[in-house]
Amino acid sequence: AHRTSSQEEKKEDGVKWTQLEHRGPYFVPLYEPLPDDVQFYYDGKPLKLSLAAEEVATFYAKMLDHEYTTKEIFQNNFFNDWRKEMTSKEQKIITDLDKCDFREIHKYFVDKSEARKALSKEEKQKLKEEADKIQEEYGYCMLDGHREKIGNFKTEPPGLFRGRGDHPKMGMLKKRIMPEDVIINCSKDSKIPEPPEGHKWKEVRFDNTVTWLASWTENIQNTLKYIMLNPSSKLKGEKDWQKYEVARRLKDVVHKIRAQYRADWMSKEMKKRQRAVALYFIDKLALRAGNEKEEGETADTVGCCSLRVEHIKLHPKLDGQEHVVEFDFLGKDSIRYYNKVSVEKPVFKNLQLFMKNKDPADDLFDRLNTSILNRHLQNLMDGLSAKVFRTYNASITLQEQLKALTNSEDSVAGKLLSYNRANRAVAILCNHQRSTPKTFEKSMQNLQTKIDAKKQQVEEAQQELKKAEDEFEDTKDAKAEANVEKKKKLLKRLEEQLAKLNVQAMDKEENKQIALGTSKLNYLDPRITIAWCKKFGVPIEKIYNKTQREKFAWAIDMADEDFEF
DNA sequence: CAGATAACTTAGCATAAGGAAA
DNA sequence: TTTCCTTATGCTAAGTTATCTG
Repeated sequence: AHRTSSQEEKKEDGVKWTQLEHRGPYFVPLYEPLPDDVQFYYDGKPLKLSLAAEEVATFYAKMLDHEYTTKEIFQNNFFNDWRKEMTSKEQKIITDLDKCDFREIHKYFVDKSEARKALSKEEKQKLKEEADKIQEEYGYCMLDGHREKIGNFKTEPPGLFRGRGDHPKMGMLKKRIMPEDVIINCSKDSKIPEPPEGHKWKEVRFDNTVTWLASWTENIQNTLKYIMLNPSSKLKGEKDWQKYEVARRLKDVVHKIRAQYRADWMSKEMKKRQRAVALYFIDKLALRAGNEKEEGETADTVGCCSLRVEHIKLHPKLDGQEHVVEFDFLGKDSIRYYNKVSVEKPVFKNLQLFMKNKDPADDLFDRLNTSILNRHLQNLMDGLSAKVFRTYNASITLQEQLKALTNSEDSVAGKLLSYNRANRAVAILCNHQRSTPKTFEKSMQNLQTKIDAKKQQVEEAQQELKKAEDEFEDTKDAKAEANVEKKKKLLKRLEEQLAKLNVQAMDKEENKQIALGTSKLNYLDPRITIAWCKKFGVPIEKIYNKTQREKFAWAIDMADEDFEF
């Protein structure tokens, strides 16, 4: 039972808190100059750099063994920004990146990180305590009478920007955040955080209609960054709950909406047809909305509304299927979406129409954008937007798959495999991929070795059982009979262990390039999982680790085994 | 209504931590 | 105890959406 203090009674619309107190961001340590014996070389000769130029040089030096330092865009962006940090004398000398030798600096940092790993237990313990102290001091805030964990309480350190995929800004200098860049948000009557000695905040404001504690503008894309609460906080938890409640409301009207967009496929208005086909993709394939992006500012990625003609191919017939659309484009984080889908005939016909007389680089839905689409969705249901379809389809798929795959007779290990498979179906739907882990082959091999060894043991146990049975046949004495029972038990245990290992191997293989975490954390209503755990006697800890249990505390409190999404 | 912006969620990867094996 | 491997956590980029502005 929760006590409700006066501070957290229902707030006015848009008001997120009544009291907020915190220490402000923790600023990452200032740059420490290199020791004198670690040198930078230009054109083969040692060159002592100014402090600012040296700091930026170390950013590059640290990345030397990454592939992206070999890319021309990265090098050019870096060199441009680096030169801005140089003294005019340095600018005159250092004109060619190819003549720069950072290897000694690189080695210095490699050695340093080795040395850190090799620290004694006591020294590591001491470092841990220092980190814990910072966490304790800066990592929490008071919000409406509750002590809440902050998500990211440290400023981001300076360095070289690494975008994902083919990013035009890769290698640019990401500048150090100073207190003078930071806006503090807290309550008026709280203890206002002190800026570091000798510094001032950019601004202190008291805005209770937003949830962030501090913000600054980042210099690469000129966008805002925020310090916000951890997912375990009440504020975030309630928002998460709301999100799933909106998705559940979609469940009630989705049939109507589907009927509507099917009808709109035949509309006289091109705009409506495009909207209806896009919505079909969003619903059926769980595509993202797809905002327009400024060219040259980001990697070239698309979502549904921003698809271009070049991203799809139409096949009237393919592999025995009709009306096949072949999708091939880069989505969020430059993750490739590749899929061949048989679509309903009117969709196919419409796509042919949308593509007529267009160049490959033209927009497929030239009369549509996310704001038109979302305005339409908002009219269909309060709170509905494109992303709700992803949440809805992900959660409903989990529920259906769990129903279809779980066998109550199975062992816990078997049930977990079913759960992972249901989770995997969702991850595939949402196209949540990962690169094959570097250690994948090796760890698969290790597992195979274990399986082989277990098989051997099973065989031996079978032979021993046979022997024991033969002996009992001969002697018919009680001792021999007991021995048979013993061997049977042993064999059974070993067979179970073998089965478990096989299940593990299967799960691992199927999961090679699929990331389950994102859907688990962001798309699957946790109450579905909790209900399933309760129904089939699977401990919740087998599915959710500590952090996840904290994030989903609201659901663990709430859901019983009868919960239906 | 287009375009910009603020606020917030979602995303994969790198690294740290922790637990098992040697 | 040390080493090895897996899992958890931290990090911050990259999306979505509502709202504001002219």
